Amino acid sequence: MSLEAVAKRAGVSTATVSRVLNGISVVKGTTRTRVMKAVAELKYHPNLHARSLAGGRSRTVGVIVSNLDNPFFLDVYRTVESDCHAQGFEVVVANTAYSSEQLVSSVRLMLGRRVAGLAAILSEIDEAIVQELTDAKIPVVFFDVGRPGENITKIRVNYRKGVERIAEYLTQLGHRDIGFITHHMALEPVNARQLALIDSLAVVSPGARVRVFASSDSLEGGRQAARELLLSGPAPTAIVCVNDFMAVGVLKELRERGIRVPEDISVTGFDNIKLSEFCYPALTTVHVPRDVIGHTLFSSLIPDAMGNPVPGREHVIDPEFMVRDSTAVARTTPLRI
Amino acid sequence: MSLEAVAKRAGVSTATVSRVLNGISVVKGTTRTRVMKAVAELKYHPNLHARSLAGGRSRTVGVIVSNLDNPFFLDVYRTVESDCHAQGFEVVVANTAYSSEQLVSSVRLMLGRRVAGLAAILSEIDEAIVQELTDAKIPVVFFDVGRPGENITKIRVNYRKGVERIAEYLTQLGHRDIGFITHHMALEPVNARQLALIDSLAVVSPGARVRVFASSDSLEGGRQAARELLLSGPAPTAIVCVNDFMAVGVLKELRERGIRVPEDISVTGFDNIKLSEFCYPALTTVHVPRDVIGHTLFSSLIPDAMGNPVPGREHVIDPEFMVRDSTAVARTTPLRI
DNA sequence: TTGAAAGCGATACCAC
DNA sequence: GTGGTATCGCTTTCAA
Repeated sequence: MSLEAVAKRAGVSTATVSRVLNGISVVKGTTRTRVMKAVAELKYHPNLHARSLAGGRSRTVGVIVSNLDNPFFLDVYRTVESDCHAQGFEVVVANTAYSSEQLVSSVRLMLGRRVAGLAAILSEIDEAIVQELTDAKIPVVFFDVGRPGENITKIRVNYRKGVERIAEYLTQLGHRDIGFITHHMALEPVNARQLALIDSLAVVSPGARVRVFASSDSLEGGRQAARELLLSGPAPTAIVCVNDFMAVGVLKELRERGIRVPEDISVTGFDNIKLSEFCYPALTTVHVPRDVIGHTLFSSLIPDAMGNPVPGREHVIDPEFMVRDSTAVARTTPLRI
Repeated sequence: MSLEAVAKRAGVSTATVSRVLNGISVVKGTTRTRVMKAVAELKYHPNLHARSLAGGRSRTVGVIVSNLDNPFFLDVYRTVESDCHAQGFEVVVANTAYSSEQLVSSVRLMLGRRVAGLAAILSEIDEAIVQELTDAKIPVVFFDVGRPGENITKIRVNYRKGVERIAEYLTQLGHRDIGFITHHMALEPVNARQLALIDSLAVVSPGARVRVFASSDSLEGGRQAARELLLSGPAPTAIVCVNDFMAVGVLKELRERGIRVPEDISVTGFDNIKLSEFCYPALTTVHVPRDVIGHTLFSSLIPDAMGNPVPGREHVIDPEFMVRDSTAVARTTPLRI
């Protein structure tokens, strides 16, 4: 069960067993074989706690995510996870469900685990936490929140650019009455999209009207927000959603009420999750490359031998506009609901 | 940073600090307060590795999942996770992507972590692994695979029952030419649904024809399998999918080819994931309660003070048939594609 | 009610 | 090349 047991069985010292197990190559071939044999026979698994306690480090990467239910976050997480495994790191995840308290306790847990690095894929953030992370002096990478620092890399998406393209496109199609469906308006990266929409519309389509409706970040939330929007007065000609996940909920609500997309109302998403292609109608959206984000997260945490991105930097990811079937020329006659 | 630092600052011994931190209530009030103060001032986080090394146990639950991308598994996982957190356990997940090698290495990792319990939410399984887990003598719970044992609980879904209901229903609607879309046919719980379909059809609809197509467990896989099915000859009047996730891919492919669901072809799913309600058309499916599964998993691992389910048992979860909009009376005229 | 000290199971430095 | 052993940070008797 323990190193010592293996050592005894192989007739060597624990130090030697440790060397073999860690691939330190000063061990003689025959000794190595003998040790390996003992390991196999005893079905020995190293105690990872002892290992990281003794070693000081921990081949474990921590990942904290706001909402694993949203396929966008899940995709990013999965990329980080697979990079970690590929490099022999374990991953421990925590889901904050957009709650600051959860975030605090997750961070403490990660720190307690002495993770080798910490990726925070979040929308919410607490200033005190940023400080605590800075003090921890382990590599940290933020996605969408925080700011770069000594040991902190920041990765963010150029939301403004993506939203501008949506605004331009809808304006071209004649939309001047727009509904914006979102969640957690107080969160910075979420709010960024809303501001960007309002700003760009003010430029390309002065006088355009935007009404905002918020609910939870879920299929159900999208549906709920759409319901409120529809109940609140004359329907807009287009609905811009803060992400694809909620947009799919919006589509459902419209369909249920016999409102045709895009003939009656155009709908746009954001993220380009796989589902946006499989829903009906396929969503016009903005592609945000989760794989690039995931790889960047990982490599800012664990720089490989090559000259990889160094902490303390900021990376900006550029999104890409994608037209599919959920947008069309604005109706000119009012929609009777 | 360490217990000792806190102890020194509070003017007590490490033993006392440890007692305070673990809520062992023999500590005098004033001492406790003094320690707490020191902890706060130093922003002390216990080193969890040292803690579980010393304590022998580990407030960590391991979860191994086949495919986190499939919302079904994700839902189960999330329930387990939230139960764990509620009881002060951490969770470490591993995704096997249906690969046996991944499974083996994940199990070893979990064992190395000395997890308090291990939940295996899998479709694949290796006999040697079952043995290793039995030997590990920690509480283990299998979902869908393995068999109960000394320290092993098994939870399974009564797939047969759910599939029978689908078969009966489709037969009532006049379907006698059926396509079955699945993934990883070799895996037991997956195969169970296929066999159940063939068996029940043989009973309720002798002479009915079933053609099977397999691809990956993903939206894309469902679409791909549907494409092959359609290309393989005259279209069936109904397509039964092994799960909702793939069914949504199937719907996409049919839509793309101008085939109407359910007028031209009926489609059924399995699981009743949230998405099955939000796709178009909403799927007729079989509800499998992920929350019940998740809670059962957790409570078989960590029995609470009450007389909870004891390891060594088997729990069977009953699914429930749900009719929505993707099924209708079978076409009587052949479909021209 | 508190302190001293013996582990827990590995790593890594220092001898041989 | 290999072995001895201090050490990591905490829990947990055993005494006081």
